[in-house]
Amino acid sequence: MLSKKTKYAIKALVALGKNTGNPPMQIVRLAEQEMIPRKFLEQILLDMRNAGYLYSKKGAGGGYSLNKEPGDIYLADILRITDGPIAMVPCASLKFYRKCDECHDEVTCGIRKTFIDVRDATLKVLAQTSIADVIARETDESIVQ
Amino acid sequence: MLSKKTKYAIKALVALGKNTGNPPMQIVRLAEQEMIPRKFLEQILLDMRNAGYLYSKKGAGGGYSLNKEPGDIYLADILRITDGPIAMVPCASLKFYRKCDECHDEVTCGIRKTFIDVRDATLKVLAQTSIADVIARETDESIVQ
DNA sequence: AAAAAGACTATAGAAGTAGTAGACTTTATT
DNA sequence: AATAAAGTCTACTACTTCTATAGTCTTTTT
Repeated sequence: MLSKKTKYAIKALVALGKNTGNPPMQIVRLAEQEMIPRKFLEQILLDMRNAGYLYSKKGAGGGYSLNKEPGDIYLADILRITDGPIAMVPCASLKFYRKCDECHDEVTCGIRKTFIDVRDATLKVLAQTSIADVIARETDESIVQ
Repeated sequence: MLSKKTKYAIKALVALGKNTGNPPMQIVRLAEQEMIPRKFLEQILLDMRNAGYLYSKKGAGGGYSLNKEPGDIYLADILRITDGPIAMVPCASLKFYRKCDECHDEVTCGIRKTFIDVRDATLKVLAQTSIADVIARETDESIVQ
């Protein structure tokens, strides 16, 4: 299951994507609009910012805006920041590889091979779906990526 | 991430699948062979048994064996018993559907639509991969499902 | 009757998730 | 220069879930 953190992150990015062209959005407004606990959202936005996805401005009239095109922000990358690995077993992870505790021989492990397939199938969607796509799908029923 | 419970369950089913034709396997032996904590394994096997996947026999000479063909036990079903939903968001789950707390309008939710795609991609693998497939892949590098 | 197994329930400890608090820094406005 | 409006950063707490363990009971074989 996705953590709330990740879901909140996606919702925030979507909201900021829709806000493109307007003045930056304050955390408080974002939190209210998306029904996300304010202080929790703060942390999430910070993470996104430090990862280069958001631009922030302090002081009066400040707030958050996207630092990239919505079409260049992919869900797979967001998930990795907030939830870590996308694979269901550490030994099948591309970016967070770790040996499984109980694994005898990774090379011949049938479980691993299967979950590499799962990872690939998952990534085929997540690494190709951008915030722009998510926004598009909100209104348009017909969009197929 | 898969829970250890699920990983242990798959490993146990694989081991029992390989044991087909031989006398039933005792929990203790299984636990030692697969490096799974004994009492934890007990619970897992019980779950699998109650779900109809295993046959158990008490008393001397008893133990566990598969109650179905290894080719008829699919990973998706095992995961659902041990970890619950396969989808990454409750509102995208086939078998464990639940409304998302923060969701305004599920019908037009772009996040939901995307994660339904992810679910379908994941299931395409997990609902077609059986314990027999996992066993086959352990030894044979060339098997492509 | 004894021993060998599984069945079942309860509980404890560890880890991860969600959320909160508060003090600090930067920037704009007056 | 002072004030207010924002974001920054770190620490902490509460809660939940996961992992594992313990113990008692039941069934079956010898």
